[in-house]
Amino acid sequence: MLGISDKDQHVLNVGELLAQHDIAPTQQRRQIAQILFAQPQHLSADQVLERVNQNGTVASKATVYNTLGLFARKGLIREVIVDPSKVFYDSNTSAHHHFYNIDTGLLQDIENQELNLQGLPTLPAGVELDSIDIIVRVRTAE
Amino acid sequence: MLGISDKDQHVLNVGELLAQHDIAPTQQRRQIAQILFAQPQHLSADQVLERVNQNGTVASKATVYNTLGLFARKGLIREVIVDPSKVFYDSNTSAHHHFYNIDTGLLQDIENQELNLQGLPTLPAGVELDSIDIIVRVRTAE
DNA sequence: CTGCTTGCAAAGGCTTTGCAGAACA
DNA sequence: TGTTCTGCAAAGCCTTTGCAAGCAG
Repeated sequence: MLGISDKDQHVLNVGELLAQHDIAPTQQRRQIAQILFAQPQHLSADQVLERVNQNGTVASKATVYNTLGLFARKGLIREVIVDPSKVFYDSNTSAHHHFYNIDTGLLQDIENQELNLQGLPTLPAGVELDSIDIIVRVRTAE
Repeated sequence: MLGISDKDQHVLNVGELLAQHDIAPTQQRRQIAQILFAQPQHLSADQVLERVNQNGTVASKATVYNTLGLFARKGLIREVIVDPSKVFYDSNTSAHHHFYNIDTGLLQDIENQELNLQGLPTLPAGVELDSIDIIVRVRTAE
């Protein structure tokens, strides 16, 4: 396997991705998607804002927030809520769960085969399933 | 089993509970504990504030926040984070998980026997387990 | 006395909103 | 030309903090 640099991975077809999800492909949305999908990762809104404007101003704070919310609603990315003061956006939407280090704030994927639920619980009446989040909170060992 | 009313349940020995957890039993803390442990429930800081001052002022906002944080650190109650803009405090600290209705904001317990994890995932190096939260998000059926 | 607790009000951090200008079809 | 999108700044919401006064032992 020859090395594929981060830079090369950036050259993915983001326009098609947006089109598939019924999202008008504006400059800002393309750039934000570029960042999110360069690799599977967990970024906060602030981190996205920072990265998208790293080389010149591309999008404002409002646009980043709006875009992330839009992407999440359309199913391109997943919101991960582990800390009341910050939402992470996960560009990996396949079934998997998370480790959250409460000391460092680091969020990591748990390989799905490592963690299996024994059957779905019976849902309360009148509701339907949206999603299941499993957060394994860890702290740095003394 | 003769009925025990909610009111009777309020007459629990909160002083002892605080002492067991190394918490100085002030008026405010006793009142807040009284509310939390009247029954297993999920309350936000704001709801606690409201209830504690229902019949005359007992505690300020700052004290309620400080006290809930203290109780959580000391293990009397558990923080449940399901919504980035609000933390719930759960007076049931036994192993169990939650349904969260994203439309109504209602948080409900899942009986533990209904949901079992198949083995712990291998923890990343250098960390130790803190807790595991499972949130089953549901929405009101159409 | 001495240290812990309380409470007010102000500050703080993250996110949303209103609205005018810009972009695109 | 009309609709959608962007962005600034202001507002909003929940939570934390600074600091003086209060309370307990």
